[in-house]
Amino acid sequence: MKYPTRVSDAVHIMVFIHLDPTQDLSSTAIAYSIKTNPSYVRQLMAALKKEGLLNGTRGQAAPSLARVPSAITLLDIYRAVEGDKPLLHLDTHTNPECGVGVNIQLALSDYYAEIQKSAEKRMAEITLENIIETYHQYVQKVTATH
Amino acid sequence: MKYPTRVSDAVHIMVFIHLDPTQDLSSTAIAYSIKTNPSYVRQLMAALKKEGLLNGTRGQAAPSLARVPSAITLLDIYRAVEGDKPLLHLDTHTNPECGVGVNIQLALSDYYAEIQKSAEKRMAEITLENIIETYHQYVQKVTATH
DNA sequence: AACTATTGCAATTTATAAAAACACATGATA
DNA sequence: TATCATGTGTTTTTATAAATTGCAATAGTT
Repeated sequence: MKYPTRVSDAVHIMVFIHLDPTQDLSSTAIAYSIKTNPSYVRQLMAALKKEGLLNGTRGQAAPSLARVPSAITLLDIYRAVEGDKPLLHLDTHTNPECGVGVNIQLALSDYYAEIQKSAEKRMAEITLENIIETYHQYVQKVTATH
Repeated sequence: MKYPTRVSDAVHIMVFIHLDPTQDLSSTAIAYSIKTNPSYVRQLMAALKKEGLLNGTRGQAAPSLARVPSAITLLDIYRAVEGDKPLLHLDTHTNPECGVGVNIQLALSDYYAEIQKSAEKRMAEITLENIIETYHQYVQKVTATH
């Protein structure tokens, strides 16, 4: 399995759209920036639209954020593109004849849920605005050295 | 299933070894409980030994925890088998010609680091002892209904 | 010493989820 | 009408994890 980068790519899309609404915002143009294909971009955008994070209409390349960046968290985006897929995975294929194994995984699930909650709590505190701010800082750093 | 389950399986191994040191603790026996193969079990055990979490000698099937369960955290095990692999992955394949994309991922990395830290902090609070306790609770629940 | 069972590694193969690629009906715009 | 875009499937490719195989090295046993 490849490492999943949907959240990263979804953030990429959101920031890209917000940065300069005057430029070409077609899925093809966005795909060029991510270096992926337009279809994948549209799939992610569809997920973001479904969760009410993004606006867009068929036929015209003019997507826009459905809320201000300060009202969109990383958790919103995570949920939109990953659903309830967890960060850590239980081994659900242990030997059912071995009750020991089943109960170990059952016990583990309690703790994985806590870790997930901890990560999601932090995600909920990070907004698109924060990321855009940090983005601008990095851009400045680069231009400063030129 | 091809989601990574190394952490889950490593915990499984550690708990299994601790539960009953008198039983057969060969990699084959442990593999049977996880329903996997002995080689995979030995690979995980090698990682755990390398990090000083597990004892064992070549030739004899008698592994043992290197520390008491209360002194082994989920983070220790995560580090042993996953190294510094993060829970969330940046898209490192964005178009380098598009400075926008590079900087977005750079900005994101700061926040991913925070999320990782938050998750790891929680992992560091969970010990093998906790998991074993919870395991026993689940075992009791099952036997109570019989 | 010979035999058996096991670990420790390395190499290879297989399975599977993610991303890439493709196809096309539908809607917008000029 | 012609062109370009989206929305939404489906199919194909690719990357990683796990499974499998093989065997030298080590320990215990007879």
